[in-house]
Amino acid sequence: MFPAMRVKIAGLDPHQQYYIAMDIVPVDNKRYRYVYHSSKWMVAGNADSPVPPRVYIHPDSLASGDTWMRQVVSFDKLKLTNNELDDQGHIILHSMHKYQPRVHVIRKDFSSELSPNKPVPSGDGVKTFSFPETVFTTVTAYQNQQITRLKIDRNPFAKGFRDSGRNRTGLEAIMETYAFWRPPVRTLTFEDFTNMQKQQVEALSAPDMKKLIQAESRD
Amino acid sequence: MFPAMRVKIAGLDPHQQYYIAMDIVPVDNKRYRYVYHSSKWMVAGNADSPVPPRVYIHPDSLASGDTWMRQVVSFDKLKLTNNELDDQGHIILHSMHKYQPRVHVIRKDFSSELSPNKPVPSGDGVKTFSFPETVFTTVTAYQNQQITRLKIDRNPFAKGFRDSGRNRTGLEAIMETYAFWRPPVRTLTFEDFTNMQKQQVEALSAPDMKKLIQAESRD
DNA sequence: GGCTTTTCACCTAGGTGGTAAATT
DNA sequence: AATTTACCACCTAGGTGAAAAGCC
Repeated sequence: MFPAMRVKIAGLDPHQQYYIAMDIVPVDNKRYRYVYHSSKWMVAGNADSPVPPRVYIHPDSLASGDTWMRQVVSFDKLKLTNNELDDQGHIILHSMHKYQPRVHVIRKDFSSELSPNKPVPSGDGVKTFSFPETVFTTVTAYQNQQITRLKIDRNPFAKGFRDSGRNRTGLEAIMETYAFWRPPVRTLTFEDFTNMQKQQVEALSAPDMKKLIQAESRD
Repeated sequence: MFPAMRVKIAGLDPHQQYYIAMDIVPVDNKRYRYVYHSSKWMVAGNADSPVPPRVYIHPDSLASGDTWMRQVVSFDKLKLTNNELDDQGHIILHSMHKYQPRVHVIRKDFSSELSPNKPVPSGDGVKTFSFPETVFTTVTAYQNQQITRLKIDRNPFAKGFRDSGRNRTGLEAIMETYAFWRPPVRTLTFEDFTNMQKQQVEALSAPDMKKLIQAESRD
C-alpha cells in the first residue's frame, strides 16, 4: 500500500507491552465505477460478498509502550490482494470498493484472540482509530492520471517513470508545490495538525501479481 | 560473515524468554601470516592490542524458548570490521588473527547487563557454546584460492564470479562433490552429526568498505 | 467495453570478489 | 613488500507503472 499509513502514538503506559495492528473495513455496501467525463466515482451496484478477515500485525509487535511511542509507526510492509484464496497473509479486498484502514493498539493481556486471520478483538485493552482522510477506493488499474502522477513522483521505486520535463496541471501542480511534503503523521490523541487539502491514498498489492490500486476522489 | 553460522537449539524452557547472541573471541595471543609455498598460516608476532568488545544480539531476540527451538538460528546478518572506531555496531576484529565465534543463550531475567557494547554477562542464566570447527583467521584479501572458490561457489551474491567451465582441483573438487551441501546445523546439546572433513569458515564485513575475510587452514 | 492478469523494463537496496590505488 | 582501501561490475531480492493479453 502506497503511500503507507504512518502514525505517531501517545498516551501508552511505557512499561506495558502492546501489539499494533491494522485492518481495512468497507466504508459502505456499494461497488463503484469511475466515470471519466465527470471525474467522479459513482455507485455501480451493491458490494460483493464479504472476504476472509485479515489483520496486519505490525512487525515490531510485541513491544513496550515506550518503544512504540518513540518511533513513527509505519505500515509500509502491508500488502493487499484481491485473491480470496491468498495464503501469504495479505489483506484481502474487493476491487472497485471503498475502504477505511484502521489502527488498533492492543494491550498484551487482551491479545489472546489476536490472529492474522480473525477479526481484531474488542474490549477495554483494545483501542481502535480511524482516519477518514485515508479512505480509498480499490482498483486494478489507475482510473485517474493525477493519482498515477502522485505515485510516480513520490514512490522511490517508481523513479523509472518520472518525466520531470512534463507539463503539470491541476492536482499535479499542487503536488509539485508540495514536492517535499511527506505523509502527515497523525497522533492517536487527535491533536490538531495541518493536512493537505486533497490527500489521496493509494495502494499496490503484493508480488503475487494481484494488483489492487486505490484512487479516491474526495470532491 | 560468510558462510554464516547456523545453529539449532534444544533443551530450552518453551515458555521462558531468551536472548541469543554471538561474540567472537581471540583464539590465542598471536598475529599470523600466510606462507604460500607451504600453504600454511604461521605465527608472525604477538597479537595487536585488544579492540572494543562487541556483541551481536540475534535480531529475533527477545523470543520464547519455543520460538527459538522451532527454527534454525542463523547469524547471516552479523557484520565484521577492522575499524576500531566503528559506530555501526559491527563486531570489531584485527586482521591476520585467529578467532572463535561463540553462541550465547541468555535467559531474559539474566539479561540486565546485555548490551551490544559490553562483554556478555556470565552466570546461571547464560549458556555459552563454542564450536572449534568454526575457528577462522581474518584477512582483508584472500590468501588462499580454495577459499575464494568456495565463497564464489556457495554465496548467491557472488554468482557473477562463477566460472562453471573451469577445471577444479583439490579442495575445489571436493566442494563440487558436495554441490548441494549446506552448512551443518549444530545442536547445542552436542548431539552427534556428520560434518565435512574440511569445513572452511570465512567472513566478509559490512558495507563500510572495511573488508575482513577469514581463511583458515586446519591441516 | 470494462475490468483483471501477466509480463516487462526500470528502479531501490544491498551483498559479492576483482582490481588499482593508497597506505604503511 | 605486505596490507588495506576505494571503487567497480555483477549479482540477489523485490517494489514500480506500462502495456499487452486475457476474461466476462
